Amino acid sequence: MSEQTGLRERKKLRTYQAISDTALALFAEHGYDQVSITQVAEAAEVSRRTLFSYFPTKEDLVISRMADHETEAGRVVRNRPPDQPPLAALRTHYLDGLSRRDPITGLTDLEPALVLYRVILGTPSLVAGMFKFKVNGEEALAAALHETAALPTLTAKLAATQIMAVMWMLSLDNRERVVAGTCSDDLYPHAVAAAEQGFTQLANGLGTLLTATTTTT
Amino acid sequence: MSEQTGLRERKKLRTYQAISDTALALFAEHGYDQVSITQVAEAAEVSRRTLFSYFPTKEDLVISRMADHETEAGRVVRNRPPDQPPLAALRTHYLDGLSRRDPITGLTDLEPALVLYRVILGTPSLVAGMFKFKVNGEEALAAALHETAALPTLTAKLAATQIMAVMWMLSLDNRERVVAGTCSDDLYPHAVAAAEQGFTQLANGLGTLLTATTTTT
DNA sequence: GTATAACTTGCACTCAGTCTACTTATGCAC
DNA sequence: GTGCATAAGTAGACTGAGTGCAAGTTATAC
Repeated sequence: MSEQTGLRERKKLRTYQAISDTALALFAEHGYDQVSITQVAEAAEVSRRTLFSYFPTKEDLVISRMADHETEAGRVVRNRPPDQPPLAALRTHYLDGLSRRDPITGLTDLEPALVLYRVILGTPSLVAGMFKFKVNGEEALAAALHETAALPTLTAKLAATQIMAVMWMLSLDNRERVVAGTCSDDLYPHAVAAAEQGFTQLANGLGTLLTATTTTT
Repeated sequence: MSEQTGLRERKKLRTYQAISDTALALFAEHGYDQVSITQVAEAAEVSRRTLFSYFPTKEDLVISRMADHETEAGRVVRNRPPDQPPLAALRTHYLDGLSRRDPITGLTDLEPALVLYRVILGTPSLVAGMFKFKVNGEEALAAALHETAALPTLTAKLAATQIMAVMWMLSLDNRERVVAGTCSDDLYPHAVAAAEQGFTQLANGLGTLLTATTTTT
């Protein structure tokens, strides 16, 4: 895609990577709150000011790595085969992600991803910062549902927020278990079962689980 | 409860209120980001240092006002009549809140609440800060479901996150409409309909809405 | 009425993030 | 290759949030 890039572009990319990697390594070693921006800049051999031109905030040094996937759910719904309901597409995609050990599902053994999870989960402000992605994901999904499944705006928003809540919780649960030391193959069966349960709850509702009587009226 | 409080207690409470009110007034007038802690402290006639002993962060000057209700959903579930399913209790409680114009539902005409909503909704970082309450609410609800409805931990967490997501969205929607200028009586029918829909989706699932076939397999 | 504990204050400090003016490196035209 | 426009990087001062500390002040207990 971006193949005939000049020296300038390549250098920029390398600087970006160097800063990001240096920061993550320092945070992993000493803790996010114990490392200052100045220290990261020094270790990465750029000026403080340059660092800020690549990463607008300290938080971004870490969570920018997760930003790519924020609208994934929306894309999955938009690109689904015409005969497939949105929720089925999301379910299939998620289960597929688990079997591929896609880091976005939290189920992975890749060391860099684990380091990243450890840093984030060990730092409350970073966990909070991640919610921005959840919200963006909700909006993208709501728009996709609204436009491709002919749902009224409010219905789409309610559905999207429910779906994202479940997927988020599933991934968070995986991340926590993986960070706690379980290897992905051992966790896989549980992760699949949890995902099946989550999507079934989404499709069939909580009524049956919660001693139902559907609603009271 | 705290009736025979001494002069010291009363003074403290008054100082707390004075700071909080002053801050909100300034934020409402000039914008949250345009007002510094120092200005708030001066206007409230306390030292900067004292302000921080009442409110650990600038954010808390605003969102501490919403903190009371964060575990409300958990309490509702715990205190429900023994024959009532949790979701029905939450639904009833929420609809009741709407009819009482409880500010927590977003449906209110009380000027102080409207000012608060305006400041929060007009300041991205405060909106983000509110998510902490949502998360706390989820945890409290999950615990309540786990303990009083005999749900396994993961099931309870999944259910709780869905339920909170819907209630949060309903209240947010009300807040936005009310801030946009609709008076609560005009909005009430819509808010009730939206709530009914949300709780029905929770109880019966998204399957039917999303061109179902429940799940694939 | 004094001792004590709780509350308040001023000051100096660290760190995140921004602004301005300046230097250096790259891309490109010739 | 030379030169120039422009993008990237640097230095250093500045603001504002939040903290630590040592001293001052005030309610309360005795």
